[in-house]
Amino acid sequence: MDLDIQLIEEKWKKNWADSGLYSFPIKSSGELFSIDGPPPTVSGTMHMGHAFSYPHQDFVARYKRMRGYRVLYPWGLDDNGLATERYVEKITGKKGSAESISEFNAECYRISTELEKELSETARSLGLSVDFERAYRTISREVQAISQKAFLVLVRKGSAYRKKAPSYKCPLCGTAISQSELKNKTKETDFVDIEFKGEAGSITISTTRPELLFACVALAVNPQDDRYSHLIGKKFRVPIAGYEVSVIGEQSVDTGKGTGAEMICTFGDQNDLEIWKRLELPLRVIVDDSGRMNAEALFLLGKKINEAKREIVERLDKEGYLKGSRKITHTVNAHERCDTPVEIAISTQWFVKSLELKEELIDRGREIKWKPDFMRIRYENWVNGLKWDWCISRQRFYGVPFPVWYCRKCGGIVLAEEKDLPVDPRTDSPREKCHSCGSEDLEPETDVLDTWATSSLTPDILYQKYDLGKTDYPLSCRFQGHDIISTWGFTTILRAHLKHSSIPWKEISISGNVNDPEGKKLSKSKGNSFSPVELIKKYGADAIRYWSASISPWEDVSISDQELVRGRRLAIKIFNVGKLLGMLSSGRNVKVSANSTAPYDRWVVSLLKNTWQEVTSAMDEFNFYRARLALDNFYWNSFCDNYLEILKSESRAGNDPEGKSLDTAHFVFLNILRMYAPFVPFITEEVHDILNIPGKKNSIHSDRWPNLSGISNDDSGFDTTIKAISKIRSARSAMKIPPAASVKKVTLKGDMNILERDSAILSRLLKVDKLEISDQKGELVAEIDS
RNA sequence: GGGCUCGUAGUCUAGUGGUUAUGAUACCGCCCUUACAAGGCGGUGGUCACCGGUUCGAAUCCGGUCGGGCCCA
Repeated sequence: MDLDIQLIEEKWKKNWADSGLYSFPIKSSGELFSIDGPPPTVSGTMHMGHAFSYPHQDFVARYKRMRGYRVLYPWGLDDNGLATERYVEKITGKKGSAESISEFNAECYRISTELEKELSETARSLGLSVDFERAYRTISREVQAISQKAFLVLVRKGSAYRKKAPSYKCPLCGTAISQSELKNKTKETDFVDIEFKGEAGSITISTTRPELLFACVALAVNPQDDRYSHLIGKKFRVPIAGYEVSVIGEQSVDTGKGTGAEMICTFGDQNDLEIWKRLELPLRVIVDDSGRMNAEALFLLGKKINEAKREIVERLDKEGYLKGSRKITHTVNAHERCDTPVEIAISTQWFVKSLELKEELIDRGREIKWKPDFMRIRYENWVNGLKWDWCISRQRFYGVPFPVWYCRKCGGIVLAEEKDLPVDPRTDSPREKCHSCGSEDLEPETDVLDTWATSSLTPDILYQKYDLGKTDYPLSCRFQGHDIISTWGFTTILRAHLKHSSIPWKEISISGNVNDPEGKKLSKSKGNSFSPVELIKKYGADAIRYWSASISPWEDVSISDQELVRGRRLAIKIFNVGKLLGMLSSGRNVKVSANSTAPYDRWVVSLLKNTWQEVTSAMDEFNFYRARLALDNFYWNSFCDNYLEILKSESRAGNDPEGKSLDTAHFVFLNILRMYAPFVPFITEEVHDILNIPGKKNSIHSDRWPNLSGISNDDSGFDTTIKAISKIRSARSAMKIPPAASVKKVTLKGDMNILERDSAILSRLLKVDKLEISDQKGELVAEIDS
């Protein structure tokens, strides 16, 4: 019979959906285990990162369910924010900034709804036991209300504030962004030397940002640098512009870079900003919000940054200020979503206080159990390295609006009322007048919230959606990748601290990245990306899941055929054992019982118990690979290759007249199926379904995890017999004797009591006409006379 | 430059002080044996990155070097 894995998986996928097998049992009793997993960002289809890490959560969900917990394993979709917007812009060719906001947002909603169907379908195909019935969308009115309410709480507490202050800007996306959305980018740039003249002669500085010349507010040298230290405090004229700036001494200036002198501009980079703040230098704004030069930039007016750079260098050269130029490669901060180098600029934005909370946030981090613990260090490094309060306003369109208006008369802030949430000030009128001056002339906030400002509330979303009680918070466990410790992990801890004075979850389990077979990061542009849907078709979802358990969960994994091949073979092997037991037991009444006293039965049952102990402890630690290894080892090597071979040979010889060994085989196999069920839910369900045993449940996934504490560890010394089997097989193979052929005589030297007892079993299994056994301590020896 | 992390057969991987270093995959030999050839049985293959130290004993602990990865400057 051919095994059509795809057909089997489709069947059970549909069956589970129809029966609502995994819907959260709201009303049932039992201890809650709640999972806060990542809603996929709606900006494409599922990628290998999902296919690797979602099964980890599912292993835990299924395991905990079998251990009797009420498992809250939600499904959500993160469909508001920049990622979705940019995806829509890309596929429609429309620009959010050029469209009417309501039409553009409607388009985003329509397209994300379509994408979500596919994402959820892939999740079902992967066999994720999430609760699809109560799936949440971060753009839904319900979640918007939660997000807006949480924002209002922050404002009332004074934890969120609106201020004209520097922030990072993405010139391409046209919006402010936060520190956590930056990534490094290596870039080749001209490193140019510009001469400044003044009272003390001249000084030549080096810069990668000549276009910011008219934003120069100081020159900086290292106070230890003998070439320049005497110039500290002296004034120099900015070329072309002519206004004067002073030289300051700064330890951070690298004497070996360029000429060893720098200019400080508002703002070239983070360092400029820090010096500007510390020394309270003047502010010179020359770039406007759209990334073009303003009138302060004189003849550069209206130019984009790159044009301005070219023109100013030409002009400096013409006028004799340019003293040198060379190409260098350096790192710049770029926007993670679009790879565009960011600018720092002053504008009015909403911020959430976090700098003053560093110590408290680190303490909160230490209240949470991290798996593995060293990931906590990354979190702490991030918190310690924070330089900015969290900027949460985005000058974009498709997101959760700020529930806020501003008074045109006095500048007062009018907050929406909680009962009206969600509101969209861009279309809804405020119910109230200005609290300070009573004016009705109110201006809506047109910005939307940073998408992390909503996704950092997933514990609150779940709390409300599932109507949880006081004791259910903090949640049990967060699952996420290490790449978003500084975004999702950090912001969720921050929000829980501010809103609940608590940690959001008791544990956090961190998963690794998926790399290509060469260990390189997967990316579509490199052409090394794999599609989970394609792999599911080729190998089956069980095989994908099995692959995701082929490594410690927090390690990065390389995608390779090897483990997928193995997973597929496991599914086939499980199916075939089901088939074999069906054949052996046809016409008999099977009991699931371990009462047989035959030595090989005692042996297999004792190994089952050892395996159960190992697998259970590994599952408790979320060490799926260790669990899988123990299961595979027992199932493949002991149960299939030895035990079942003996069972067949004894059973066909009529040595199991009451079927007690057959009962034992069913007992062991059923428990193996239960332990494999979290890993390979499809094939275990299929085999459980066709298994001919009394009193089974409708689904193996409704079964309880095995409890074998009452089983004896005594293996009846049969391990010695197993060694003898192995030795005789080796000897046969060395002499190239076909499996079907009998051998005349085998001499065994070893533990005589055991070997004599089991000699009939050995003879039958290995087709030995005459077995001669003698007693010998130490290593067992087998010799063949043919 | 700083932090974290990894380096084990061709490839992937287990192993945080104690026999001959785990398993998979690939490869080689034998076998279509009535569960499974998408299989079975047997086998080849590793100075555990390098150097030094601690120890009776190190893949494992410590220090350094080299090389990947991630995060942050």
